[in-house]
Amino acid sequence: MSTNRSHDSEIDHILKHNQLSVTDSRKKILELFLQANGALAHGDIEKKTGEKFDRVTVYRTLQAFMEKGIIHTIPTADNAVLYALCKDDCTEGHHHDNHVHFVCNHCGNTICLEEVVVPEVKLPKGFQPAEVQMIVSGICSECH
Amino acid sequence: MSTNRSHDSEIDHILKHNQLSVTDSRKKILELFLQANGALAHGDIEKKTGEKFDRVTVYRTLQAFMEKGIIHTIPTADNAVLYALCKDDCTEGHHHDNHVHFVCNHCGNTICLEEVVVPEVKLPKGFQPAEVQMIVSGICSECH
DNA sequence: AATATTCTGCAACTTTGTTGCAAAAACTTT
DNA sequence: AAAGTTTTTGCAACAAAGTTGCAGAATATT
Ligand SMILES: [Mn+2]
Ligand SMILES: [Mn+2]
Ligand SMILES: [Zn+2]
Ligand SMILES: [Zn+2]
Repeated sequence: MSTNRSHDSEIDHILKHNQLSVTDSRKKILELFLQANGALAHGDIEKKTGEKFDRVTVYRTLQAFMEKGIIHTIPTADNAVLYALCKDDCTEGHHHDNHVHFVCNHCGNTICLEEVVVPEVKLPKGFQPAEVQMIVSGICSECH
Repeated sequence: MSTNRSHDSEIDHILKHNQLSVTDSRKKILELFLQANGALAHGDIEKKTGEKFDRVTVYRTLQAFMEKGIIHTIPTADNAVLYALCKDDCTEGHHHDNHVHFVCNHCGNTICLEEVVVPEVKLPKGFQPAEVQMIVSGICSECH
C-alpha cells in the first residue's frame, strides 16, 4: 500500500474514530473517496482499485462505511446507487445530508452541493415527511 | 385475457396512440398500472402477472412503455427502480414530470403527488439545471 | 386469406449482489 | 515482542437481476 500519502493521517483518524480496524482495503477505498471530487459507484471503485481486492470486500467495506455514517447513498434514475462522503457530522444510523445532489449529463459526474439546502415543500393533508432527496441533473460548472 | 373490463378501451387507445401493437402482455401490464394507486417495481409486475409472461417480456414491455413516454421511472435510495404512469402529456424522449414523489416508510407505497410541483432551487454559479427530481419519504395519508 | 411485420418465449449468458467458512491480518494482552 | 483474541479477507458457491439472438407465434396490413 504505497499510494498518494496526502490523506494518510486523515484516513487513519476517520477509521479509528469509527471503531473500524485499519486495513489496506478500507484505507484504499476511503482514499478514493477523499480524492474523488464526486460520488462513486460500486463499479467505479472496483475499477480504480484494480484487481487489488475481492469484489466481496468492496461490498462489505461500503456497507461498513454506510453503517458508520462515513458515506451516504445518492439515488439515481438509472438504478446505479452512488456513494459519497458525508461531510456533515453524520453518525451511525442517523444521516442528515439535506443538501442537493447534482448529476452532470456531460461528464457524468455526480457531486454533493453541500451549500445548497433542499427547500421545504408543502405536502397534501395527511402526508408526514421525514426525509427529502433532491437530485438535479444538467450541466455542471466544469463542463459549462 | 379476461380481466377487469373497466379500463379496456382506455388501454387500447393508449397502445394504439403510441403505435404499439396490442398484445396480451402489454394490455395486462398497462392495466396493472391503471389499477395501481402507486408506482410498481419490475418485481411487483412479475408477481402480479403470475406465470403468465416471461421475465424478458416484462423487461421489454417496460422498456417500450418508457420509450413511448407512457411511464416514467422514480429513483429510490435502495436501488429499486420504480415505474409509474405519466399523467402529463409526455412524449417519446421528452418527459416532464416535475412533480414530487412520496415514498411511505410504513406501507412501502410510492406515489406521484401530481399536484405538488417541485420547487425552484438556486444553484451555485456555472450549474445549469435541466431536470429536477424530488423524493420525499415519510408516512403517507393512508397510513397516518 | 395470404403476406409482412412485430412481438414473445426460450436458452444461454453476463452482471450484480449474498452467504458460509477457513486462512490471514489487525488488535489486545501479557 | 510473542501469544492469544477478535476482526477482516478471499474464495467458492450460490441467487437474483438484466441482456441478447433467434425461431415460432401473434398481430397488423394488403
Ligand atoms: Mn451528498
Ligand atoms: Mn410521477
Ligand atoms: Zn460535468
Ligand atoms: Zn403508507
